[in-house]
Amino acid sequence: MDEEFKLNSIAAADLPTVDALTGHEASSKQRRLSPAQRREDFIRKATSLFAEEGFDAGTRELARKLGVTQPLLYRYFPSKDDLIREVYKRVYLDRWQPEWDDMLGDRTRPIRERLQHFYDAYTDAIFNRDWIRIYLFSGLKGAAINKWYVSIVETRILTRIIEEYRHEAGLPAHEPAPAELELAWLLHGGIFYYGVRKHIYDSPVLEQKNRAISNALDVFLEGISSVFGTAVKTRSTAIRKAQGPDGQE
Amino acid sequence: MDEEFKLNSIAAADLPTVDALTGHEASSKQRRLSPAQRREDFIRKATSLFAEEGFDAGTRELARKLGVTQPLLYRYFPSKDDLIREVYKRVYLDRWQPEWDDMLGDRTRPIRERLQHFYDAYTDAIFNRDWIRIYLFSGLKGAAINKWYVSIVETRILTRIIEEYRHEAGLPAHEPAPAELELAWLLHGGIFYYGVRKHIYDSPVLEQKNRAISNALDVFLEGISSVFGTAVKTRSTAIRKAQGPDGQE
DNA sequence: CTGTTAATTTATCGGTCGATAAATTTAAAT
DNA sequence: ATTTAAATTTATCGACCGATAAATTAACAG
Repeated sequence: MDEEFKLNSIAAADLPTVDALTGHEASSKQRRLSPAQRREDFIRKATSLFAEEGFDAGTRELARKLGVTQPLLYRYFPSKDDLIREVYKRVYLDRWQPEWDDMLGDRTRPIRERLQHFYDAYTDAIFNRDWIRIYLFSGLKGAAINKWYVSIVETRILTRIIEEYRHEAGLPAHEPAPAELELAWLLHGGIFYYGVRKHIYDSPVLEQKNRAISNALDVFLEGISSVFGTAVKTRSTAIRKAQGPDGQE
Repeated sequence: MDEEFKLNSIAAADLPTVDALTGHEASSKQRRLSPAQRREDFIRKATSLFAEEGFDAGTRELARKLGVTQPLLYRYFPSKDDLIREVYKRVYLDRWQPEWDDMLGDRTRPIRERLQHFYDAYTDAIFNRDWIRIYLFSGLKGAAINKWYVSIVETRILTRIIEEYRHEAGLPAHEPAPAELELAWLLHGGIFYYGVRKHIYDSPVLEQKNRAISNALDVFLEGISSVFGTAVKTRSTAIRKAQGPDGQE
């Protein structure tokens, strides 16, 4: 637990491109790659391999997928654990968009709109097989970076949501109470579970992700407003009644 | 995928007790056990071992935890996969309480009360380290029984919740629409995620589980009632306002 | 006490794992 | 064309894996 993590330490756009740095061209018959490119390939393929089979997947299978031999891995990473750590960083750190922080706190827009915008973007970033499966595998392994990320979600997203809700509802500002945070976790976990069902259970989910989020936000905001005793404007009731919660009637 | 599963095929109470069947006593110095008892020990210890380390945990470590040698396992199970299948059955099948089905459908009680009662009991049964972790490990592995269980949750719990809600709200009865099911998944997943945070992420959660569920149900029922356009009686607003959502003010 | 059954252990096999060292081959520099 | 540096492969090690066969030993019946 003596490790330090930092969101977006390396932006995805800063990663070496396919034919970067040493002037290599993207020829498919190329036998030798630049160190940066080979390293990148290892990390990328390792991410998808570990996402499918877990971190116990073999280094020989990884090499086979790259069309190289297994010992080559050890010219780029001192050990398999070091490779895993690189995969962690790629998954956990490089997908967070700095603008999300501002997005949730932008009080010039109603909170309903901010939440929809944020969760649309956030789930676009994390609802894919690699991300969700690596996330759960690393959680089950007890990886430090997983616990760190959970705390980031709580402080950067959930605390924010409660604070912004209280502000828009005209409630006095204060550090969110544990039960309030727990309600934010209910929303967040409920939305997250959509991704779990889709990518872990391979179960059919409501096709229109945006609608699922929209309905979730309606229920959440209407629900807490009556629990907290103060209403917050959501979508107009007239529109909602007209199209119904599933947009099918 | 040609397997058939059946809930509660063997009730937990029917499992052989420590000193059952062959008249063995629970002496701690006992070297040889009855086959039924030894088999039971293997399954039990395998459940907790696999829950901690995943199904790649070694058979030698399992034997060591039981104080026996590794080849003994193969007198009781033809292969490690057969042992894993037994663990699956124990976790997935034997914890479902038949009365839960009736509980949700008992129209002599208000739905708020039924839901609270059900989720209190259901989470008592599944919110423990072994269950949740085996559940996720098997899901990540793509086990057939996991997909089967997800479909059971949808038909026996979520469909029921929507149907019962619509009935109590005076809405016309019909097969729940996909978006309605998705809202039930939001509630269910949100509650489930409480267990994930506690047992997978080892993250602190609101201590009083019942309060977390109660608040979740308040938000859900109030929320969908305004989304669906019809109110359903939850806890009295006076009480809610008096104690607040966290019971701390 | 003796004999028999079966629960358990000892010994071991072939395969795979992560990792290291040395030989080889490619690509660029001269 | 020759040299040189390094990307890659070949060969291999010791540890661990699931599984099998044979030897051992504990428990019970007579």
